[in-house]
Amino acid sequence: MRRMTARPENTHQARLLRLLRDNGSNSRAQLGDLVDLSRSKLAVEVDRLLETGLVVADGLAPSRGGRRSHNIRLSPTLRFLGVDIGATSVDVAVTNAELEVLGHLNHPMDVREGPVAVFEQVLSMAAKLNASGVAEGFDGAGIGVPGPVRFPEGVPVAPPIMPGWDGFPVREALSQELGCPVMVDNDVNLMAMGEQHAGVARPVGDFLCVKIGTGIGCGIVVGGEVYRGTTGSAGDIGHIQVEPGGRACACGNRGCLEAHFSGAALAGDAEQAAREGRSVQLAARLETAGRLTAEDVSAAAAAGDAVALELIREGGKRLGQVIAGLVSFFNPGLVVIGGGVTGLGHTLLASVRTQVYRQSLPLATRNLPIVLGELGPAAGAIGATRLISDHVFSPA
Amino acid sequence: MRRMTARPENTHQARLLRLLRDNGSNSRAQLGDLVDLSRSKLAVEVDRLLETGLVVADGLAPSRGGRRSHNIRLSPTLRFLGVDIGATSVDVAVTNAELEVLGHLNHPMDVREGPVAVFEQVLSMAAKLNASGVAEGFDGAGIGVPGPVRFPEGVPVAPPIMPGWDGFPVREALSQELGCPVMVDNDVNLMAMGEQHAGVARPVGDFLCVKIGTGIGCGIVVGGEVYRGTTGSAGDIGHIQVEPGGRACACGNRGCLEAHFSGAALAGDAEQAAREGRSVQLAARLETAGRLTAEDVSAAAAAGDAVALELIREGGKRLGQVIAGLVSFFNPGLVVIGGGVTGLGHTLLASVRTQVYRQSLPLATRNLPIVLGELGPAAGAIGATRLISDHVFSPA
DNA sequence: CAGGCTTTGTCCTGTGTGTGGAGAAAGTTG
DNA sequence: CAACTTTCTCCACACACAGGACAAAGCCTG
Repeated sequence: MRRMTARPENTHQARLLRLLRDNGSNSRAQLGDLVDLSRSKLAVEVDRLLETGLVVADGLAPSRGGRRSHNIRLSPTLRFLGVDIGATSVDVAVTNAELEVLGHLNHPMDVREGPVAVFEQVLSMAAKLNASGVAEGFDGAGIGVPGPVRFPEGVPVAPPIMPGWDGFPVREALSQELGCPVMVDNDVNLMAMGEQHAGVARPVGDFLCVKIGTGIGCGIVVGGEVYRGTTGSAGDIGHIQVEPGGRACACGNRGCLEAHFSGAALAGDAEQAAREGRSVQLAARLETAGRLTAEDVSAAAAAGDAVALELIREGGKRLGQVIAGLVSFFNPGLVVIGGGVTGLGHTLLASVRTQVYRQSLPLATRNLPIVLGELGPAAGAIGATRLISDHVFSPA
Repeated sequence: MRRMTARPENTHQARLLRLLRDNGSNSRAQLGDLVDLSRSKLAVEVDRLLETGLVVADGLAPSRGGRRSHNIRLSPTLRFLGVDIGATSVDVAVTNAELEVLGHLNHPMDVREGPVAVFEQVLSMAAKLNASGVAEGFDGAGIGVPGPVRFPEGVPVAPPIMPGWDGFPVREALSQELGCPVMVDNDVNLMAMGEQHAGVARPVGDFLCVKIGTGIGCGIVVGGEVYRGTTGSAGDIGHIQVEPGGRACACGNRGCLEAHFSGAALAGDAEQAAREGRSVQLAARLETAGRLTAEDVSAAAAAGDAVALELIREGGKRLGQVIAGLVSFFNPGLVVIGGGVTGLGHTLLASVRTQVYRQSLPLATRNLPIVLGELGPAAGAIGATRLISDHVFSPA
């Protein structure tokens, strides 16, 4: 289902489209207040946007003491697709042009099955959303993958947990299939963009977004823009050393953060505690499920299990050690913690905070909020639509 | 000595001025190739710059196969002052508009004597340079201080090693005294700008510049721009933990990088080794000088002293641990190591490299040069002139 | 509800920016 | 010296944008 979505002709139009995306329906007069253009110029650009069909009239605004202004909004038929490929599941969301989620699907899937199988799954989920009536084709799609990406080309590069994807032309392939523009990024960066657009990070220019899932990654936002590094691997903090000579890590080193704390490490620690009989609760869960996950630990902690709580606290301390270093180095205005293990919630958060506030520079922690992400599992997919909308709403 | 230096009227002129600064004398035709403006427009802007006196005619360029072009260069009378206030000494340099150093002075001085005393020293050094004939007043001055700075206002904020400077209006005061525009920044950031302008970092957009002096700091450059963080303390890596439960640090924590490796820590370790009779060389130096410095260790190492070498190697390993983490996180295109202890040179460098290449992500270290700074002790002062020239060569 | 005031939207003109061509000036090459 | 190239200046034209005039639409007051 190919669409010919118009693109803005100049930066003014791009600016207007983004304002409408972020603020929803808006009167022409209000837009004038926001963009610092003469009324004549503004009228011309708005008229051109109306011609392209990207925006539509939307009734009259309430009077501000005189003649009522015409409302303008982004075309209600625009649709963006957001895809978040995790290590063990795929999230797909459809939004309108204001990035409001109209439909959302989640499907468990191992990314190691490779790009072809995953793409098939993604396309069938997109088709399902289309069939359910929330969309008829897409004006753009963003997709996140759990590994480094050569951003301009939209190609994964040397991804450790998804070796089959190395060099696969994700952007081009998906663009072919969907018949719309596609942008690809690291899943952690997309989570950061999600929280920036619709979550806790809205007003902050420089922040870090730590995602704890199977592995651990960190989105870096500088001056409102995602920073990706020289080879696209920026934010890969899972293998920073927290304990010289510590646990052996899959990467070959010792004492990596991920070896001591991550979804996988936590589950492993819990299983060991269960087998050693240190926790009745965890043992019971292990009995029924055969293996434990981070969610089990989270649930046990919520039920008051002391060992589970201690595991989370200990993990938070490790994570806090690393974040403390990053805070000293980067001096962010906010640290967001999210990802699948957000269920660990406030126990983890408290532990991280303690460690960071104790260990980082006072000047860097003064007024530094450390908070949980607001968007939950949809953050990545929302961020993906934000990414592609930034692209579609920029001059061709 | 007040000067009324003209400022460019628009971004084109600013662009031209910076090109002339970075490339030296240039023909009008060549400029046309560089800026992507029509010849007519370019001629207009160049003529205006000639009128202001910021640039002057500079003879004829060699023919490129036809009529010879007129050369243009920045006014040879422009002078920038670069000041680098270290913990224990002050560097002052005078440059022309192309940031070539025309005069350079260094004076030992403890920054803790406070802003008034230091300013007096700086002004007398500037006067001396004036008197020596290299300058008659300045068109701008940049100044670096060893602590965090609220950059827009040019005011040190909560600087640990120079408490008397907290809130002192450095920018305003110096601007008053010198009668020219002044910009203030952290000394480490200036070193990064220096290496970027005239040193090893010239072609790199994203890099880190680690400065080892009394303390340890790190300049962060993102997309060619210095990143200063939310409160101006970005890059303050001296108190990142390298050894949980390690040495007590002046900051109150344990195991900080600075406690294990820095100019001061190195000197302390050396003194201890000397007193314990582990090194004849160091003991001899201690005997004559009464105390040891990082330079002593450096000299002893150069003379083949095994203990001194081991101290440097051990320090490089600690430093390498931290840099490895930062490389994984930031994925820079280059790491520069500089500062007073560059005398430790290749021994230190080798040790850092080993640690980083072993511990960081392969993707981040692939093609990652780790090199010594090229500019030596003048890097900060040169960076300071670069800072102020960026300011003076931007639209008023 | 009439009249005055405010806000909004449109039209039009003036200004400044910037492009590109014509052609003169200055050099090179054979 | 002729033919060709490059540089520089001048000029006409296109375009972007601001801001004023004016009409349309609405509010408020007496």
